[in-house]
Amino acid sequence: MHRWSQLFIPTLREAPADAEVASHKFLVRAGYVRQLAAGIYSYLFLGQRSFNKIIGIVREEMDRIGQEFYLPALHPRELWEASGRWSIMGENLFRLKDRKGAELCLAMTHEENMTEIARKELRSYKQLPQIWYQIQSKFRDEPRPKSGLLRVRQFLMKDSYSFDIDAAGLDVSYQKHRETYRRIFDRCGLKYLVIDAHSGAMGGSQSEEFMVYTPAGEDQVVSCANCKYAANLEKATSKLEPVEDLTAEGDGKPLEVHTPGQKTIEDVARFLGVSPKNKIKTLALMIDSKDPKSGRNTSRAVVVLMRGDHQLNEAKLATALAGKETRPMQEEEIRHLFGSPAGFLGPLGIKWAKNIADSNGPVLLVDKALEGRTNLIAGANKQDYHVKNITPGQNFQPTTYADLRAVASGDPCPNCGSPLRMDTAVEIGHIFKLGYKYSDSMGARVLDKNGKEVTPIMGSYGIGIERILTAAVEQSNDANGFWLPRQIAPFDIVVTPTNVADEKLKTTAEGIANSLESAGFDVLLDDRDERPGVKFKDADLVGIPFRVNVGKKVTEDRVEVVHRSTRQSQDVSIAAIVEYFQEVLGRAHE
RNA sequence: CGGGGAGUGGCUCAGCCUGGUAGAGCACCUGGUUCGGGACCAGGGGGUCGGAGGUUCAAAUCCUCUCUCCCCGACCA
Repeated sequence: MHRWSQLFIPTLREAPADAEVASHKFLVRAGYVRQLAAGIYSYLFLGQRSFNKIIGIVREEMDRIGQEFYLPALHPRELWEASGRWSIMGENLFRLKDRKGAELCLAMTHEENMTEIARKELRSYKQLPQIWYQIQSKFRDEPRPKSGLLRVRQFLMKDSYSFDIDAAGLDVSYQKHRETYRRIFDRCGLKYLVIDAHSGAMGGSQSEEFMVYTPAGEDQVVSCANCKYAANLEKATSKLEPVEDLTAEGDGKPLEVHTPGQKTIEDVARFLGVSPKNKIKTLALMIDSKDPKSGRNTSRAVVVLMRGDHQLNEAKLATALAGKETRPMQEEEIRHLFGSPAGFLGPLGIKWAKNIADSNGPVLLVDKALEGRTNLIAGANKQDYHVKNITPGQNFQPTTYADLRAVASGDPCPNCGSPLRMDTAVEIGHIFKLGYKYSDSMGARVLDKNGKEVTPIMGSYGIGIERILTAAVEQSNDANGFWLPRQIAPFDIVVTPTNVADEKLKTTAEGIANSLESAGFDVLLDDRDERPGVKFKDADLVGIPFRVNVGKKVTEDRVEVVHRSTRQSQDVSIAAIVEYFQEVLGRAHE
């Protein structure tokens, strides 16, 4: 039996000064974790016990669809060169050298490692499909670790990888994961939602994230209360209300108008008596890159056109630019390209690249909301002048149209038109169809039925173990501490004799703890020689869902059961205590 | 990396402006009284004031450099 007096559960009366979010404060105060350095944490007894329960659930569910591996965290450079990620990952990848000077890295995910195994070992379609998973530490040199365990540099991830002969097979593997993830998060007692996501730096097509609403989160989730639509802001769209175009003025050709000192969209719209919806917003950006051969830095201009009242979403922009990062143009660069100061920029008179791959000329990305619009107003590339009668595709040729617009809260849902809402959330899992990115670049091939060599198609799926605990704490806490769902709590029940100096209370509490334990519950006996107030406060703090107070009422053969989540208590006869918990814990999660 | 803040016993913080004995509460140890919501009394232990250099008779305090941590922005489980 676990006796509190013998355990190391260093609870703190006050939260560390540098803890900001609830889960961070409470996990430290409750003695679950201690910080070692920025984004690096030690897990103590209670924390590890909770993680073990979470891992147990993950493993049990994953074993139903896949096979558990355990791969190294230390990888040779060559492995990452093979996929091209040695250079792509930049500073996020921890790198080191061994005694011989050979370069290594600490793995941030295991696509390369898994694909390497597949490449060497898989020969035939008969061996497919395969789903391989592991639960293991990942290392990422985050530019900014934060929020306790929410964003760290070393963390546990359940990562799995599927190999299929074709896209239909990948669909099956993907759906299996989707269902497994639902079971895992359900069993962990989390309230979560599944949303359409942006694939990020991993590449690939379809992708969904499992999110838990919390103000501590870092993601913006757009959702519709009416229908089931939910998406990451980076991916979300909304229905566009029809906009009335202006009628052509004069002969219908581009017409310069004098707009002295009118620089912002609002100023110009007001000055000309039109809506910002009829204006083109011109954003001037640059992509900086290093030429791998010469080592020289080169820059390429990217100009983005948005409807005047719309905002650019940078993740969508990055997708349109195949992941390349942009920065705002500097004053001289703007003058160089447009021949005009900022405030009067527009698309006319510049020879734009014909397509993204075309390196002749700057790129002109035009948001889809401008496609098909007519007689818009843009800057004239001339101080104090704007131009009317501009129609995209007619007066200028975009390099390409793309969805670049950020959805705003209140925009109409793309499915049903109801107002969309936006919430912050934390990502606890992510599943995506990788496609051929790794299998192709690393040369994994199998023979199909016809004896023809084909490239297996992959999927990749992750769960952040720590984030399950963190999300649970964020979801369920009050001024005194937090409570976990029984399935992931370090203990099911804490038995608290109010005074261990009283023999009767002490032995009764031990008896109760013993019988609960024999009945299969995970029990912690608070046998410390502390005043009741101290024990109650600690019990409320550490996340255990139920408490049995063994106090004065033992003379009436009764004890008090306290439900941490509701703070409600009720008297239960000592003889019936096991039955009571069998009944309560047999039901749904508390 | 840009911007903001903070480093003083285990924890939370005061002291710094205006240099001169390192302090409080909590925690810890001993003894006693107490015992249903973080008790009380008495005694006690514990600090290179993040580090280095400088100014000064004298530096936690002033100056320079540096390290670390937290928060706000671009990435992700």
